Amino acid sequence: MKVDKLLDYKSRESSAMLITKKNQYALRAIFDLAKHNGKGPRKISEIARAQAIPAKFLEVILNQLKGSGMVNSKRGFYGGYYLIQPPEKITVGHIMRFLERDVDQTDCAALVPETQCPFKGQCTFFPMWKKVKAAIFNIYDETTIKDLIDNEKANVNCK
Amino acid sequence: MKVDKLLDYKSRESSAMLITKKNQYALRAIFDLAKHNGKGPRKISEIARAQAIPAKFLEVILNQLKGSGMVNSKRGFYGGYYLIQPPEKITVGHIMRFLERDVDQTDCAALVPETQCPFKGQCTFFPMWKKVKAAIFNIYDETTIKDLIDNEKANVNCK
DNA sequence: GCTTTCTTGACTAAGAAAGTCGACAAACTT
DNA sequence: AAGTTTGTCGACTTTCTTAGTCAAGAAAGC
Repeated sequence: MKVDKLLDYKSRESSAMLITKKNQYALRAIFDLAKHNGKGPRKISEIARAQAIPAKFLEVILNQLKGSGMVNSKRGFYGGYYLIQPPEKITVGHIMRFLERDVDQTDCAALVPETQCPFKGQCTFFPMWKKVKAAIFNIYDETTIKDLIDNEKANVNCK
Repeated sequence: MKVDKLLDYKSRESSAMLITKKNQYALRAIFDLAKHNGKGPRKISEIARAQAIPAKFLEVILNQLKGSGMVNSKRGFYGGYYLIQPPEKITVGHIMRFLERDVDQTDCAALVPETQCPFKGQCTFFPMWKKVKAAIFNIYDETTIKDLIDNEKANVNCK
């Protein structure tokens, strides 16, 4: 690693991201589909442009989202993606849970499986991590995609 | 990247860590110092053993924590680290804020500075990220190191 | 002066996240 | 039927962060 890279690292310091870019893209993609709900399939390229997502990366993400039962797709000229659930029935929690479905619920904050933790069953911090996770999903679960659209329309969306 | 590595990556899926290992180590280190508070300096090697932290990595972390005003150190035979604030005055929030001090408060969930966001000032999700962060720090701020020690003693610490 | 401990900066390694490529398959158009 | 447009899928590459290590040096105490 170069020296300037190191300095960069040091100046940033470690800090936990709430959500990965990939998951953010997934959220935005579904949000975008919801905004165009009922108008027929929406092309990957359109979503990519509207939501500032690299198109090829979005392909991967949308394809994966098909497994969630929230979206479907159609090929060909008038093809694209579309929602198969109403926006008021889809919560951020549904999406996040689907994207994190392989993470064991007993994993701690650092994603260490309980069985591999050096403090098996006696981790002092575990109860706090549990509370934090619950607080996060409390918000995710009460936020529907429709809410997000409504907020955007009301322009109360930032700050 | 090898194929089996890829499969491993795919099977995990992306999921946001609540906290990095480094920050967890920092938390554990201060927790450990608090448990031995008033008994003179505690050596890095002791903390490392007790808290299952790589000693050399812990050096880096503790050294950094000196900047927080919570700990101090002494060299030589009877040297080591010690708290300079009472455990009931130190909250998890203090520690986390110090460790993330360089992260701009206007950064969003993906740590994108607002000025670099493609949806400057109009990000639909920003209010939600703010709520989530607030919820997290609500818990961090109400948890003191003394609380954690008390919980451990009461053995109500896990599950 | 010798030992023990922290100090400091540089270095390396491993892994995950982000993004890309290219051949292919379905759907529609004409 | 031929050609175009779109999604499909697996493999690949790049970039970055996190995690961890090394070694020479400086204070403290014996």
